[in-house]
Amino acid sequence: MARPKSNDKRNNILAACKVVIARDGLNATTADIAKEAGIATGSLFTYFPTKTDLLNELYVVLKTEMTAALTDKLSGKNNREKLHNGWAAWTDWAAINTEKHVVIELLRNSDQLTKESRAFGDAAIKPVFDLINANVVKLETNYPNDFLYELIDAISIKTMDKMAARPDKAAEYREAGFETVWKIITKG
Amino acid sequence: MARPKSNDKRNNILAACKVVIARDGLNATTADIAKEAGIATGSLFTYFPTKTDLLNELYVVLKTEMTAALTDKLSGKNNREKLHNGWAAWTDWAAINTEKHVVIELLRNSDQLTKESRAFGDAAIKPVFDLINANVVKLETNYPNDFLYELIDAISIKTMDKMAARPDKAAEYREAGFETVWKIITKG
Amino acid sequence: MARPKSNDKRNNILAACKVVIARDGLNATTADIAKEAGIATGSLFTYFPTKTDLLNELYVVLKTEMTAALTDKLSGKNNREKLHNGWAAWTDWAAINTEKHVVIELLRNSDQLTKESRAFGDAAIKPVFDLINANVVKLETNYPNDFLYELIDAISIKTMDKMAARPDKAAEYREAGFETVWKIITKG
Amino acid sequence: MARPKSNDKRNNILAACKVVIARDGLNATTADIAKEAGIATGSLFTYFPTKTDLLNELYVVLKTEMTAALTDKLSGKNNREKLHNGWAAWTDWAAINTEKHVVIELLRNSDQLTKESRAFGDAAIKPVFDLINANVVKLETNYPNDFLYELIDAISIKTMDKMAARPDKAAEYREAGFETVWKIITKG
DNA sequence: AATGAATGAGAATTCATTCAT
DNA sequence: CATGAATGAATTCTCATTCAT
Repeated sequence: MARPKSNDKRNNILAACKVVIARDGLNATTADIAKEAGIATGSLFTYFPTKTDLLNELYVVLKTEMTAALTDKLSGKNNREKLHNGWAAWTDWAAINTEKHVVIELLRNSDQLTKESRAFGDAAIKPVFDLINANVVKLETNYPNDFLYELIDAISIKTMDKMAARPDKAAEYREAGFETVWKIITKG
Repeated sequence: MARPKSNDKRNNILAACKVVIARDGLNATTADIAKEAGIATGSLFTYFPTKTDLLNELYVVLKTEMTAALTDKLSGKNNREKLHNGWAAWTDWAAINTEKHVVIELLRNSDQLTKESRAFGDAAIKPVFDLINANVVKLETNYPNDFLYELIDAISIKTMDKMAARPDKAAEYREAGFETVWKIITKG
Repeated sequence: MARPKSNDKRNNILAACKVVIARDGLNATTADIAKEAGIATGSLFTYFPTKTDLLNELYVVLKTEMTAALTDKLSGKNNREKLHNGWAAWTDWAAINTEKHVVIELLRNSDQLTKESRAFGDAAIKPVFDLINANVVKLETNYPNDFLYELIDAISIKTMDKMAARPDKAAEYREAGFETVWKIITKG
Repeated sequence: MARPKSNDKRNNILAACKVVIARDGLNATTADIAKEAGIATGSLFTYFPTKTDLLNELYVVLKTEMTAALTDKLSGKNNREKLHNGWAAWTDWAAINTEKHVVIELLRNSDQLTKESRAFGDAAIKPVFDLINANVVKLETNYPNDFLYELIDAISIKTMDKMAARPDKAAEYREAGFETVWKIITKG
């Protein structure tokens, strides 16, 4: 088998897609993405049959990576510390990977995502909450759970935005965000 | 701020723009918007020199209307009640004016808004918080204020989304959202 | 109403389409057709929503014109002369309007024609045969009628091809073709 | 004539080409043809330097096969029967080998055939007519011979089309076609 | 040879904006 | 001013052919 479809190239395209979208927005051209990836315009379609497929795959990949940043860090000597460590890992990831965070949000707010991708993105966060719920923190709240998850998600995004916008005050925003979440999930 | 005298046709176009964008997303065609407004495609451009101008104006108009829905209702027999009434008025407005709420969010997440429009939108909420801060509720928190505002904004949007998605449980989400906000701004 | 959609321009496009297809075959580009018509590439689509629509319309128009060339001439002092005059008018039209004849055949043999257009083309010839059948010649044959019509059609096309290919012998081929048809439809 | 030694792979490609063109029309992809032949897209080009070459070769091959179906059968106890047997063999071949017949016609009406292929196709039928002319039937007609050949060819195609379209009436159309031809070539 | 990924010149169509009427 | 046809650059995707493996 000559010149097998390389996973590297596939990843190059995804990375290029991320870069170009972060730069040009969702109207980024497949031609520009291909150029950024260092391949011919037609080659992009060897790896992704349509632009929409590429966009959806990118969303899933980024969302997976983002979630992974959190999952490993949910440890600490007590529940608050466990959650704090997870939160810090999560938001720091976004503050460092600004492009990825930005692109995730662009995609989420677009009409390009399929139901499946969107569900995947939502599901990606779910295990984390299950983890919190079951093992780490005893949720002391009466909110509808789905709503609580979405609120925390929204707060995390705002926190990440702020951290990215003001790297000099990143830690401050990170902690303020955490306090907010902690307040919400604990009975007071 | 705003524009000079907005005549009927301008407003027709803005209203049509809102309808079509809610239906077709931000890729809505100027031709379709004009048709919805009952005018010729070319006429649109005598009122708004570019599509971007139209979009920005629409954002400002909707954001203004949205804020107005809140401002008048900040009354009640105590601080909590005052804020609750304001909150209810605000979120109910969005739950009823789904189209407008949706379009505001689409625009906010687009790359079409100028710095000025975006600043205007952010400013629109500011007086409300000043009002809260100065007259209604004594904020008992140590957060950076700008962050607090944005968090509450984010929570309000999620609340509105939920209310619009589940009209049958609108009240429940509205109250849950309020409790969240109240928790955040009060010392606990 | 400013600059009304001109019928002249529509006809220009159809004429240009005919010219370019005769020159380049069915793969003729919409861009080339537009250029030949002296309009912008986009303007073509104001008049014909898709290339296929243009092609179908062209077929119908040409087929109509071709049939008209025959219909008026079915006169003469006896049946044979009547039919002969019709035949001559028909084949002469094709010999003179070579481009049109060629394009009709290209379209007929393409996969671009809708059932409707094809049916229209078939129907166009039908009245002529009805005319022959009812008023001009008493068909003395036992063939299935539809088959007879198609055979005559096929013979006419071959005759036209020959006449166009050898203008110097056009009359000879025209008469040979006629004798063939006459032989077929008369009892011998 | 034809090509040197055609190995199995060449023939596989030709057969696949026929199948795919019958299914997808002349816009059939070289990639699809290769897949149908069970080889890699690139391999196709080691056997046929260009798509056009493949198409031309296919035409020649099919036309040869078609002619062969007729040549052997020109026997019978008199001229009419001899020709009738040939005609039957010929049209039956097409009615059975619908795909081949269809592809021959598609190619003939395309702009892909070289002068040479077209000439070959025309020549393929010539010997048959020479045979008819010299040995089987004494043609009693004054037509230009080339024209007569083409007319009979055209009639045969129509007959084949009809037979393929209505297998239940194949025999009827076959005989009607024959009578037509017989009428044309005999003095009346 | 065989493979199938890589190439890049098109091709049809869209759409914000202009401008003749 | 209103109209809507005209414009043409831009966009996604295709496909015959090449070429690295």
